[in-house]
Amino acid sequence: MNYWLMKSEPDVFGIDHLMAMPKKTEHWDGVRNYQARNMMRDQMKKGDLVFFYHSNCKEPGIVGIAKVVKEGYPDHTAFNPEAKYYDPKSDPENPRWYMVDIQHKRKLKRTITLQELKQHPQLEGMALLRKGNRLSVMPVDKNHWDYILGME
DNA sequence: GCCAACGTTGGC
DNA sequence: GCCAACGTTGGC
Repeated sequence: MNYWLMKSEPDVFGIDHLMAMPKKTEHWDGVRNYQARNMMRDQMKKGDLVFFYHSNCKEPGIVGIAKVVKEGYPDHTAFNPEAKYYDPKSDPENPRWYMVDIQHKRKLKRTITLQELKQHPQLEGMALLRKGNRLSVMPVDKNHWDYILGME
């Protein structure tokens, strides 16, 4: 069992959007970064848990927990010329981009903000806190995961 | 294969 | 809205 963190902009698709989906489940389309793709395609397993993180907003931070309910499969939005993240270099014969499905599990009692996370030496080395990190999907160490839940 | 130019992310 | 830090692109 692995642990992850996924970023999303609350104005575009926040945790409340996920909760409102049928079965509280959504496919995580639109990721166009190779590192993030590799993790979704190769490493994320059914049942893995995910911190849902709000980025690019007033109060960036972890807001909830989701779980992986479908493992990596081609991101079909890349095939659609109408779609925002259309990529002509990806086609169904040889898909370039992958996604997973995640299901809402629960909201945290409060937002654990980025600012707060930075203040805990126990979380040093966490991918999220590394300077200039722009990955939208990243692994979380189990000890970090547990520690963060202890902050709730 | 190098690297400058450009585009994007995301905190502030 | 600014800008640092990346990732990608494309000329050479």
